[in-house]
Amino acid sequence: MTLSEENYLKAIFHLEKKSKKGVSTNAIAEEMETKASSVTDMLKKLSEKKVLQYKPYQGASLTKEGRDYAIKVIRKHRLWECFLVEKLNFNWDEVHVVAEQLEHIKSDKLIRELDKFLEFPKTDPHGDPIPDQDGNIFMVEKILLSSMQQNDKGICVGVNDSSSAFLKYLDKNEIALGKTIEVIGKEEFDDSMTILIKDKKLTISGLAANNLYMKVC
Amino acid sequence: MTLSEENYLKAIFHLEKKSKKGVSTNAIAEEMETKASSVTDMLKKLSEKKVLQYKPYQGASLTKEGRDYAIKVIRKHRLWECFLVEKLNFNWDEVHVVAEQLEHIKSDKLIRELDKFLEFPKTDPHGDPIPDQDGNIFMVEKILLSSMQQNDKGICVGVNDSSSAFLKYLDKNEIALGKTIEVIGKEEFDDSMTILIKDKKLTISGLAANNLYMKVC
DNA sequence: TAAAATATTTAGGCAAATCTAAATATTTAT
DNA sequence: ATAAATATTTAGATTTGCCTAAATATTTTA
Repeated sequence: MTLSEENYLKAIFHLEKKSKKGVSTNAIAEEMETKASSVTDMLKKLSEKKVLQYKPYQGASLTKEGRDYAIKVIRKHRLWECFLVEKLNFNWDEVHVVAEQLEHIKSDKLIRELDKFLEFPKTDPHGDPIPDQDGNIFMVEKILLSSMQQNDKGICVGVNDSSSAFLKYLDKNEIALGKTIEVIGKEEFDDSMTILIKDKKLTISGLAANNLYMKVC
Repeated sequence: MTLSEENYLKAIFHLEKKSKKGVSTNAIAEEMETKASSVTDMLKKLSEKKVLQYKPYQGASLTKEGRDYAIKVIRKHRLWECFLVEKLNFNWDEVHVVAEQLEHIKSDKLIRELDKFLEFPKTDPHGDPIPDQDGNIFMVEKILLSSMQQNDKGICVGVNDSSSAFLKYLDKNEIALGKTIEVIGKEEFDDSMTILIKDKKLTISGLAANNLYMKVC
């Protein structure tokens, strides 16, 4: 698989999770920041390679083979993100662009040994699960902070939005994975929430609360 | 720079060390395992990018800019080789192909932090010097084992041939970097040498002796 | 349900990096 | 010094992945 083909598989994998149906040409084009006509070309190619099914005008869906391949790329991406944060002092908002390159390195031994070196991490720096060697993805039970109620308590376990802007915002407010958060109040008017984190009171916007995943406890 | 352009710069850099003169189209074609006509195309492109000088029929020579770029790629290659051997349990005959991919990852921070993480290694697993941040390459004084005389003693510091076959041969005979070797005898007839390593006597071919670098002591 | 809006595909082209075959330049050897 | 051998370049194709513009299919809406 070429670099470009791998990126298509990854994009389609992510889109399939959201929609369940076949993934539309336009959706892929948007995700890949390319044109619909380019997507059509690629879908034909990938379908010939048996990694996805494609009928004109009916979108695409990965075959088992394609899904397995996509999961391998995602596994590599997330392991490299762990490596960058834990061993090379990267901040969690810096890792994505570099991991986008590293995920395409081809070497089974490399990724097996990297996993071992990192002591088999379960999640990446954003809280997303790392697929294991066999492609199993263990999802953690998690809900959005925005769906929690007054007096609920939880542990921060992931982010929905991995943009640098949001991650830096969390850093600034000392919100990090593993931290305990208690909901003190919710404002009907604008969905903002007041929370207790490290014994400090903090008010965050509805948008922020809608991008932070929590494990209730 | 594209992946292919980076590989051309690296190849030309290595060839320039050997010949001093402008590097010929054919020499590059052989090093890159491609056709001379492809090389001509690329030389024109690289010369427009000012990383080398090229006059038809007169070969190529890197500009300062091109040389600096090549050195950066080589620095990355060798640092990744160290990482693979020291942290991920790779053998020294397995690292090259993977480092060929890793050397093209673009991130200044990545390579700076990797260097720090590895505690600023001076040489890669084959004994080749790792260029520093500023592009300085500190060459170690070294000679070929084949040029040593009876009763000379030295420390094994590098290999000339990095092929998997040769490296496995060295492993099998327990010859490794850092080991002390004493020359017991040389055979005029076929240039084979008898050496003492770890108190064991060993006879190696002239070819092998011609691919092992030693520091006299 | 037919027209309008939207989505998708097709057709034709482009740039990068490669190739083969032919043309041209340089070097070597007699 | 000239013919033969070798090296290099040019010309013309090919593949991959992308593009724009036009054609066609599907969906929405009035």
